[in-house]
Amino acid sequence: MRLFADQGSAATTIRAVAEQADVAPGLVSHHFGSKQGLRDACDDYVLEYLREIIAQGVDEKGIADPAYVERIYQGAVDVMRYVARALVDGSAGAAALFDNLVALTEEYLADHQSHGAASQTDPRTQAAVMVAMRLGVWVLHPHLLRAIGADALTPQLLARLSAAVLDVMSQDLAGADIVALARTGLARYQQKSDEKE
Amino acid sequence: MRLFADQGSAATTIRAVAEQADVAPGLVSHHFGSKQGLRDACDDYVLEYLREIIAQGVDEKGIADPAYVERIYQGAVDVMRYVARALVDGSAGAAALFDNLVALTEEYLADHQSHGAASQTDPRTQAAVMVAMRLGVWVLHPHLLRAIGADALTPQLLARLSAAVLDVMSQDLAGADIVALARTGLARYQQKSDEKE
DNA sequence: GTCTATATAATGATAGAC
DNA sequence: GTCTATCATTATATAGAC
Repeated sequence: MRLFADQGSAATTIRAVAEQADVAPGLVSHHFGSKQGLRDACDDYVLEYLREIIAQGVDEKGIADPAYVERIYQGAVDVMRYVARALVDGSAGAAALFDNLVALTEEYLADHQSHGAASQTDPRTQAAVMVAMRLGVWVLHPHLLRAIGADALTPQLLARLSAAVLDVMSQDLAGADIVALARTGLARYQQKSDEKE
Repeated sequence: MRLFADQGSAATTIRAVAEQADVAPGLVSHHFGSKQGLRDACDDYVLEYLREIIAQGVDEKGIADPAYVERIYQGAVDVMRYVARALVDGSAGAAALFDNLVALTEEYLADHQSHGAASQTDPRTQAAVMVAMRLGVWVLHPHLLRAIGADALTPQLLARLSAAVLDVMSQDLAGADIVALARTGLARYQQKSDEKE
């Protein structure tokens, strides 16, 4: 999982995996059948792990419990890094997880659309963008760490990043002039685009 | 660029590139010296292209101009898909671009920190997370498209996604109970974490 | 289960003709 | 510049011994 997460599927050789595990390369192929079989095994492990985590999270009790948070932040790092890379490399399991998160988010938004300004974007798109933005932090975490001068994804740092993500998603930039300008440009473009049809 | 963006660097063969370009495989190696040389050439092209776009954007005039928006949304798709994948695969140019965007964002936040609730996160981290979240949408765009049932990144769809991103970044979720719960859990964990030291 | 050894295929890069 | 042909390397996967 760590090798797949770091280098991607194509760049990770069975030899490297065998070396990490201190076994002969042939054994890896024999045990998992093929390289794809190894990927599938990783996918299965990760998806089952996250299924539990998410199930514990959506009942909305565990999320405010520091023990739950600590367990996630200490145990889920390798898992999330694998998922992030699997999403990029393309895996059926990771794609299913993405869709699942979008569905959960859309459901949540539908139940709680009272707060904030009403968006003009349809709920599904909004949910999908939110999921992509949150997972994007995981996918790009090497750059994130470099940019802030950190060298490892410690639980403490992870907590700080999570807080920053919440900040971005709840910070009211509506009054920021550059956001207003961007909105204006978008609206004009879309209007112009509609007129052409 | 399209092959690198779709399959990543490791999975893209010189033979495939040659086939796309309707030339012999040997010519590609000969012309670019090596596969890495080809990547570098793509990086150079893309970075120069984006340097212009960004320069036009930061003077904050073009961003509200529909012509500028249209030019970006029609011409920058291939470029952004390449950059997104290069960030994941690891390229010096893409990393430099990321850092550059973080610096620009941090600068902007410093000049406009009046609006919204004051964040407890330091400006650099906040800027880095914002950049990662925005670029994350590009990196994960295949999943985004699938989740909303679209099959191509048309300029119109791109505009809709951009609007959704702005929505997420300016929507006030502070009152949402799950965000409040998450904040509580984070704060408790961080407090507990500090006590241990 | 685990190893060594090997078959087979594909890749990056090069050489030489045109 | 461009091609064909090929080399050397490296990968996955398999076979057979222990």
